[in-house]
Amino acid sequence: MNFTTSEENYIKGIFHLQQENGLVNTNALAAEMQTRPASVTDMLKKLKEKKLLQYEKYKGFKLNEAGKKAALDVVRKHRLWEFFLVEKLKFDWDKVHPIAEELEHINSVELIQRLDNFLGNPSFDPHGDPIPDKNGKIPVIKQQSLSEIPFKKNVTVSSVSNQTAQMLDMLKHYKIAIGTQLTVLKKFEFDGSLEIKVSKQNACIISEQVAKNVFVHDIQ
Amino acid sequence: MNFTTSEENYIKGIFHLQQENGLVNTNALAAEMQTRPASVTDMLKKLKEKKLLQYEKYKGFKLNEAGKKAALDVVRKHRLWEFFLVEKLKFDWDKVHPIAEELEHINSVELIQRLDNFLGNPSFDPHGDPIPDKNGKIPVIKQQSLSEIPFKKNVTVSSVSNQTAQMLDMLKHYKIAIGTQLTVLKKFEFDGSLEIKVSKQNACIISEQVAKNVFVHDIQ
DNA sequence: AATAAAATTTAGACAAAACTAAAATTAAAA
DNA sequence: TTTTAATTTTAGTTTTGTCTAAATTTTATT
Repeated sequence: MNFTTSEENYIKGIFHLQQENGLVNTNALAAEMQTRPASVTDMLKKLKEKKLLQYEKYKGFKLNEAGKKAALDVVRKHRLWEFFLVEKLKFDWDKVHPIAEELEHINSVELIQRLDNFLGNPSFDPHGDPIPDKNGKIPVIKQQSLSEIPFKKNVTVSSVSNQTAQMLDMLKHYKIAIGTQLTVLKKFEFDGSLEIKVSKQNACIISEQVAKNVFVHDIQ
Repeated sequence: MNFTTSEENYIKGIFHLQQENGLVNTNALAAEMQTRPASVTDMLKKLKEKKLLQYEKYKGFKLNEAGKKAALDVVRKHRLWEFFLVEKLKFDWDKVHPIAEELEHINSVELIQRLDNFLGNPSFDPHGDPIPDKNGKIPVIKQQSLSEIPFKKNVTVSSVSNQTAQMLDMLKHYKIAIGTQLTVLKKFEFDGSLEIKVSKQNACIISEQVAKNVFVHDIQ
């Protein structure tokens, strides 16, 4: 199955949001895509038509298996190109996103297979994100609870073991999500709470109980 | 100035035709672009609007200086990507055109500059066609048909004027490609066929018709 | 020179992907 | 439980690039 550039971008956007929240809603996707809710609704109809989406009017939506595979294909292309731009063309890693955003829409299975081999079949892109293989399998990484991380080490949030609404609400308040970069600054021995820096910006204090449920991996 | 994919394709099409005939006409461009004359007229208006074209209704048209520069930019991107696909990703040289056709529309000056450096600033693509530099300057090279080369002189294949599948199949069989080194050993007066040495290895005999279509230059 | 043929352009329509404004539905507050 | 607010969808429009069919202009032929 082949998709238009716009379809691929929406698929990627939905995939991104549903990884954090499960069900996705129209306004959130409109914000993610920097477009209007009405445009999102238009595209949702097309994606449902192509059987990539679980979607009922007014109810929220998410990608089905075919949709997820399509998303992983785009993610794979994006991350391989980012790797190429940084490792081969010597771009700074924070400059490559917009160019990879264009390259990812070139559809040639052979091109991507050969690029993958040329790059040495990398497992992670320059941002530390895993590169799915051609079957959509994502390499697993060594992850540790935030409560076990040494001070000053930069890590990335990879998952949250307690996904209750209460926990997600709390993390939302701290502006912590999958992919957020954290650094542990200090541990308060009184109650085991941690002072952490979020996204290289604001520092805050989280309880030991929260820290135990947040899993992170090396930033590489 | 930035152009849409469709505009770039038309610019390239006009450039190609005007190199052979000077003035271009609507039907010829429609055939070149595999589209309808009415669509060509629509695009001509846009390109004239953008001041890339000398065009008067019913009179024929051609690119002005700005248009030629735009065309050379696209040609440069196309040929650099073809070089990349063959030299780095090890594609067969007769398979890369459709992929380069997509890559050429990614517009990032820095990307192309870095790609050029990464590839070692090549002057000719894998088909032997010259790669314009970033100012649109095309490297010139004295080339002669293989049928005019004196005996025992070492030469390098620089281009093939007949690029049909049949010709490429034949050259593949003889192991002749762009960059291959050849020496003419003997001419058979009976039918004009030539005995040549390929890559300082095997000798073989090619017909006069093949020899006339293979262009070579001095071995630098 | 008049007419037929070919080439070219215009007029109007369509599909994709976006938008605005208004209507419909769901969720929250009084 | 109404009423209000927020969210989502529909209806209708716009832009880009394409198309068909008809009209116009140029070229070729009697």
